[in-house]
Amino acid sequence: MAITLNDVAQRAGVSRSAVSRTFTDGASVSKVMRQKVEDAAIELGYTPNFLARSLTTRSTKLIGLVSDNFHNPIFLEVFDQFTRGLQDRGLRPLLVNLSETYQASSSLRMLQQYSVDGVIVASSTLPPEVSEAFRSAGIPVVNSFGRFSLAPKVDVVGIDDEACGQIAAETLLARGYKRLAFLGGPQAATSTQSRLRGFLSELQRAGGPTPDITFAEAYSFEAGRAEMQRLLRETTPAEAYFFGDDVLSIGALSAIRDHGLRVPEDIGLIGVNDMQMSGWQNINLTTIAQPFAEIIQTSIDVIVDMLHAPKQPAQARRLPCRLVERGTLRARP
Amino acid sequence: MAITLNDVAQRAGVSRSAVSRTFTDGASVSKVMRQKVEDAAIELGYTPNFLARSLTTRSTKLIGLVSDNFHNPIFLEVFDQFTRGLQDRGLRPLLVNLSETYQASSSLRMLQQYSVDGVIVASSTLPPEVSEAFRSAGIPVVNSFGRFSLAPKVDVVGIDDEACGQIAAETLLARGYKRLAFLGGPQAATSTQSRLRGFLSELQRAGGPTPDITFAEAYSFEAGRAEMQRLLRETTPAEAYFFGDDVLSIGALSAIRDHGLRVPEDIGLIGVNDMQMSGWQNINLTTIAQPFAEIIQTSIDVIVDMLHAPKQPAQARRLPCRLVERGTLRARP
DNA sequence: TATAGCTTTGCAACCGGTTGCAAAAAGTTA
DNA sequence: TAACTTTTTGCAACCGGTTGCAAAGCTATA
Repeated sequence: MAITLNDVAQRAGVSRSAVSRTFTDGASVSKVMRQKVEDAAIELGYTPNFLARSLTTRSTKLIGLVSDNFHNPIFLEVFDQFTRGLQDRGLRPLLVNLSETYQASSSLRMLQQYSVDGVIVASSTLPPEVSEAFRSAGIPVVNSFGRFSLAPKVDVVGIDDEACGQIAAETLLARGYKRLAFLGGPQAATSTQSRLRGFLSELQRAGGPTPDITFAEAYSFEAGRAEMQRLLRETTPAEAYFFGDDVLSIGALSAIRDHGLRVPEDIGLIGVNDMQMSGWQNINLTTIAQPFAEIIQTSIDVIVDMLHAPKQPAQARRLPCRLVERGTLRARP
Repeated sequence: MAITLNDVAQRAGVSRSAVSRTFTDGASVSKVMRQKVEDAAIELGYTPNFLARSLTTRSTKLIGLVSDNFHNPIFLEVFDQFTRGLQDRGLRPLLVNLSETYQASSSLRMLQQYSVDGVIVASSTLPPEVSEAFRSAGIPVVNSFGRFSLAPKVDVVGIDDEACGQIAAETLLARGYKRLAFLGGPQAATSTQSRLRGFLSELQRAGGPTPDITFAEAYSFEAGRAEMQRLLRETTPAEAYFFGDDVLSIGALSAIRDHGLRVPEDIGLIGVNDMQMSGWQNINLTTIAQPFAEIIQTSIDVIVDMLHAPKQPAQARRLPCRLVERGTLRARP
């Protein structure tokens, strides 16, 4: 039913190779030949079949985009930028949604069956083993938003989570806050752990206070809200909170306001991410921005490089975060 | 480098066909043969190449998931459910992000080159021509969240936008509101138009007031906020507003609060969608819920049916919306 | 034991492309 | 115009699978 190379060759009265060559960059075809073939192709509405082609070229231009984070609104922006970035380079994202019912191991087999050229694991919560499995299978892989490590087994592009924690500590200390607290994401999440570590070490270095530490059940509005409600009910709240993430902050913010307290007058908040919503005027969250665009762009660059020159030693890249000052911390004294 | 069927055949000392058959459902293989092949396959770590297979079976299990809506947070939930639903049925979503730089026509060519089995166009804003182009090209297509039409050229699964407008009108009238207004999404969006039409016709039918009508520049927080700010500045606000969508409502809500007015005491709001955020306790938006899960499930069912029995006449399915009562409208008198 | 009927297997062609190689064509140079 | 290069072209094999067909193997029946 679909038009094939054979049809075009016949119509143009030339060999199959000739047709193939006119659609292959850098192949040798004369002007007249090219013209004949292109005329026939247009006439018949031919476009080459990428999958058949991939059989011999061993390149599908398919990139597995693997994530388990379909609930944090920030990831819509992430998917937006990944898909555009890949499209711009002629690559196609094959989207994989990991969950309890769809495990990483099945996704590996599946992506092998589709001969993807590479895989991007975009998640700050998946363990490094997920990415490593792809590498072991010989598939170029980059772990976006992954945790930094000095001797990584796979390429990682992410932020310096510890530095985030440091920035938060510095910022809160500079604002003169005395009683501090950390409210993290799931305790098991490596991103939360590293941010906490940086936060603690900077507080210690600067001779600051020892903060209270609690964890929400998930990186979600509800979890942030629930945990803050519990804190307001059961404890004397701290003067200022550093959150593992913006959605947590926003959930906590709503709990604080419902409780009749004012931000930043009664409680100060600082998050991490700078998702779009954080800039909405009714939220106006002071936060530490992740350089999403750069992380994504770099991840794509890394994977593209691997397609051409595979098996460089793995490297972990840390991109700098920066403070975005809005309205949920009081001014410097 | 990768293990092929040939390798397995050789290792097991059988023909290539035998190997192929053990991995093809319903093919004729004896117990001993299957055992031999499976042993060899496991030993070598063989998994069949889907793309090579697709060449003869003419089925790639690839489904193009085309959207242009990577900014409305509701679509993260939509992508989540689509990807899971497709995965559950052994189908693979090839994600396409339409934008000014990546046009629908390129996506058609691209998806043809990848021999997708079908396409889901998930968007309430794309014109029907986008979906129709796929159908003309002979690719099974379903338009999710598309506009209802009595004689559709392609299958559509969506809500009854006019009924949404009616529900909004009924609800506002039942609450005793007198001065009403509609604040829609982009004027060109068909969803906005239909919702407005239903709103107006029900108001007229019930002898209600004639509402003010304005449009935001986009379905976004900022656009909703900006338009509401303009209204508050330049006009006497209505008693209650029906919005084209929840993000608009939330943007408007923040403008209203900033302006020192209370919701629902001074102004009532009702949206459409029931995105997760609408349920957040600091927003608590009364809205008309779209049955997302059903729309997505139905869309997948429709496309799967088309894979088996193509070219049924196109059909437009309208799934019912329902009112979700929260805190942005005053109680019934 | 011969025969019929069913199941299993391998051969070879095919899916829609690419590509190394050698022959043919075109272009250069003397 | 002949001899030599360089470019263009087609042939045929190949990528990794599937499948129609006929031969081979097996079981059941007479």
